[in-house]
This record gives sequence, structure tokens and C-alpha cells, in this order.
Amino acid sequence: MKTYFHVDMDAFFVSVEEIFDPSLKGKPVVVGGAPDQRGVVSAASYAARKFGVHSAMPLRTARRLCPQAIFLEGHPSRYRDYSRRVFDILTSFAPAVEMASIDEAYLDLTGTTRLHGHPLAAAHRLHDLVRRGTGLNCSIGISRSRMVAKVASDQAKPNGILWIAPGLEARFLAPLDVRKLPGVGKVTEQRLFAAGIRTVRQLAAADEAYLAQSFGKWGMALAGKARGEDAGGWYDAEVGEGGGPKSISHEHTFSQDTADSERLEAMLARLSEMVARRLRDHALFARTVQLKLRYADFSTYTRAVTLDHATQLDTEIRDAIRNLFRRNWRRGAAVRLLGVHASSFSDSAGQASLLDGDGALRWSKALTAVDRIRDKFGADSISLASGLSARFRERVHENPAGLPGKDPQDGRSS
DNA sequence: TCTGGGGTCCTAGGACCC
DNA sequence: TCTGGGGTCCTAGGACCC
Repeated sequence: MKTYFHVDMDAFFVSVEEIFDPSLKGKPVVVGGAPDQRGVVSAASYAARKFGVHSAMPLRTARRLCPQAIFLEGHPSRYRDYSRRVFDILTSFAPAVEMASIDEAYLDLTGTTRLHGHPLAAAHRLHDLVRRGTGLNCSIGISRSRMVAKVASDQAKPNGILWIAPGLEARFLAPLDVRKLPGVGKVTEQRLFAAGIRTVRQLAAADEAYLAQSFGKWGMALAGKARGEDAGGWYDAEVGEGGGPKSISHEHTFSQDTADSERLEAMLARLSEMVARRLRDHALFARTVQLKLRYADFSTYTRAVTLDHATQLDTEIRDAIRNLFRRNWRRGAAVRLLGVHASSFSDSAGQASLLDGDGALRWSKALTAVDRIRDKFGADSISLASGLSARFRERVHENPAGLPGKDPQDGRSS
């Protein structure tokens, strides 16, 4: 018999902000940026939620619903720091821990009854450990099924613990709206509604052949789960089985749409550098590089290319992206968003690089030096020339460090 | 209401191979 | 000369999650 915990931090970003500024406590707080910016709500305090504000909502909408809210840009490094603290506490408590995102984790407590006692007692002690170690509240769902544990933690919010006794999974889920099932979003919910299915109970009773045909893999798996059966799928993987990242990407939405090709290409170069840097940090090489292009009307296109060798070099990613951009951008059309995405990872370049071995080695060394400088002096302290917007170039050309050398492919100094 | 940024997984069609 | 079946790789798009 399996025992899983799903630990979910309550209003995580907002709660971390409250630690650094206790005067925020109890007030409507919105993390995501200034309310006149392009952007959406990353997190809202419970006081803000009372006004209808929720995550993923445009900031402008949040302001309309709750003009008195305090809007914060947020501090991603603080959130990562606190996420790590939570993770350390969880790993001190359970043999297998998997962070599913920055603010939630699955724990496998199977076979720990002698050590921890009844799951509910264990959950209360874990809750106290997290509270004392970080100052943050969490909610915990407990079940023999990972998916049910996740739904349970959601039902337990805020600051609660909910144990679903083995055998009672289907009874617990039955009265819930189908939207409560992870994997059922807006679209699937609407399609289920159209078929007369609103609750998990109705989903459990629905014709399996129909679900398989209309909703594919997910539909069938969910129908099984709705009946409390153990169907296949992601939720049956062992806790902690998840490997490294499968893709790395960066994207940017301009504060105002632009058709300035120099600005656009400068942004693509910068995004390429950010992606390459993270590849090097993870010691990964990517073979597939993808451009994302969103126009002013929100129409969005992706264009990918698979290279004949895997790379982690700024120049190779940037050049591939630039080619994709030049071939696909409707010249003159205003762009809202640009993105650079890398995937198909391996742990080495594989087949011979386009650069000769010596050139690739020199570049690798130069880039590592750049990475170190950025660590010390900040991300903007040094950049490939084409990664800078024109107005910053002057300054960098005076860069006394003078690193690194020459780009062997196009001779541009960096 | 005017829509971020970082991810994962699934589907579907075409190329290509045996 | 009217057209199989399976497998893999690649690309594009989309649903969904936090």
C-alpha cells in the first residue's frame, strides 16, 4: 500500500514577500508587476482573492477589480531560495521527494509508519517543521494515489491537512467539479460540459469508449481515476524519477510592439545567450532550436530547426535563430513577443561540431569566462555585441575587461 | 479583461526507411 | 500502373500546470 503526500505552499510568492515586509500581512497583495504593465498576476493574497483576483489574470483586470491592492514586481531569487529551504526540510523528513514546481512537492512515505506513525500525525509534524523552518504555511494532501493527494491538498487549502483513507478515493472525488482534476482545464471542462458532464461522479459514470474517442489518453485515464482506479500515466511514476530538464527557453514580451529589425534581432541574440548560458550551467547540449514569434494581433508562430550536431554555444544558437527569424518574420509587421527554445538534449556535442575542435574549445573557454564575469558583475556587465541594443554598444566597446576573443565564425568582436 | 514566462505532454501529418 | 504496414524522426500547434 502506497502513501503519498502532496505538499503545496499557501500563496507562496505573497507569503515570502510578507516575510520581508510584515506590513503586507492581511492586505490585498498582487505579485506580477505594476498594474499598467503588460503582464498577468503571478500570485494574489487571500485578501485580494476576495475581490476576484486570481493568478493568470491580466494585471489591468486585477487593478479594476481591486484598485486598492498593493502591486509588487516580486523577487524570483527569494522564491527560489525559500523553495530550496522547503525542499531541504522535506528531504530531511521523507526518503523520496520530488519538487513538482517551485511551491509544491510529492513525498513518498510508503512504509514509514514505524518511523512517523499515522500519516495524519506525520503530516502535522511535517507542517510544523515547514512552518518553524521557513515561516511559511503549507497544505498537505495524503492518499495512496499521487493524483488524489494533489486534489486533497487543494481541498485542504489554506493551511490544512486532508487524508483520504484507502478505498475512499472515488467517494472523495465524486462530488467535485471536473475542473478540480489536474489536467482538466478550460477547454476540456467546456467539452465535458457540452457532453453533460459537470462532476467527477458523472465523469466516472460516462461511457468509456466515448471518452477515449473524444478525449484521447487523458480522457480515459481520468475516467479511471474518477472511479478510484489506478490507471497509467504520469502520476504513476515513482516520486523522484523525473530526470533533468527536457527543454530550456526564454521569451520576452515588449512593453510596446515593435517592427524595428535591429531591436528584434538584438533581443533574439540576448535570449539566445540566456538559453546557451543555462545549457552550459546544466552541462547540456541542444540539437533542436525553436523561434517563437507573436505579432501585435497575438497570432503566434513557432519555427524549429534541428542541427546536425548538438550545441551549447551562444553563436550557434543565435545564428540558427537569426536564420529562422529572417526567413519567417513578415518584414514590417509589429512584433509583441520573441522566444528562443532549445530541446533534444544530449550530454555532449555528439558528432563533430561545425567548428573545428580547437575553435570549439576556445569558444567554450571564452564563454565560461563570460559566465563568471556575469556571475560577479551582473548579467548586463558583458554581452555578445549583437545581443545588445544599439544604444548600449558604445559603453560595452569601452569595456576594459576586453573579453572574450574573436568570434571565429563571423569575426565580430565580442 | 487584452492577454507573462517557464515548463510538460499529446496529437497529427509528412518524410523516410525497411 | 494505383498502392501495405510498422517504425522513427521532425515540425507545428495546442492544452495544461504553476
